[in-house]
Amino acid sequence: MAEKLPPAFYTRADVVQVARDLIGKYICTRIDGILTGGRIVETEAYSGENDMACHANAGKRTPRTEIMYHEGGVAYVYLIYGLYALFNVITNVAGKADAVLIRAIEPVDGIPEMLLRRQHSRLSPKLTAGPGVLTRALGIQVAHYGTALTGDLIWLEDRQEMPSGNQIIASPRVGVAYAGEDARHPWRFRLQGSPWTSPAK
DNA sequence: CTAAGGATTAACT
DNA sequence: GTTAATCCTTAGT
Repeated sequence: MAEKLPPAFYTRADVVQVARDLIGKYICTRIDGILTGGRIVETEAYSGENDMACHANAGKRTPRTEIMYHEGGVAYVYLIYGLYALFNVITNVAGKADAVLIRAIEPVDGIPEMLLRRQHSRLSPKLTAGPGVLTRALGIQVAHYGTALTGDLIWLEDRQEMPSGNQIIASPRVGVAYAGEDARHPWRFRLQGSPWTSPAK
């Protein structure tokens, strides 16, 4: 039932399509030997060098963005505001700096461990709704920068149980007002009606 | 070498 | 609804 997404899923040229396809897929980690995971309900696409909101815009190549030029199927994890690790999936072929940011998941596997990591006592959307908190629940850290998503530490799965009747909503991305024209692209995708999406409006 | 600022969150009022 | 926390990356000197 549950199959890891193959390399060909990530190497496709249309990052916006990949971001849309990731809604309803599962992200899992086995960190410290403990399986945790959930269903992806919110993503954003960042489209390489021509996207002002992308870290690698205008071909910017730095130690941090270097992994974005890798062939699709590896993790780009970076720290924001000195506090939170944000997890991105690198897509497209080598040399194209496309990425999909995972913004929210619905907790499914290893919920007790995720509650522990987040210091929550009860299951609620706050556990994994938001790009900086879902990584904490899953145990993803900046040290996982560059991890191959075909391995056994962090991976994505298709459980072929995308709920029918749920639509995917496209809207402008969050927190990228500085990106000018590019801020208007409807490259944020959410599962309609899901209580597990991020609080950002 | 130094300084400014960020793809956010949690704890407030 | 508002605001402080917090530190790495980047760009400029």
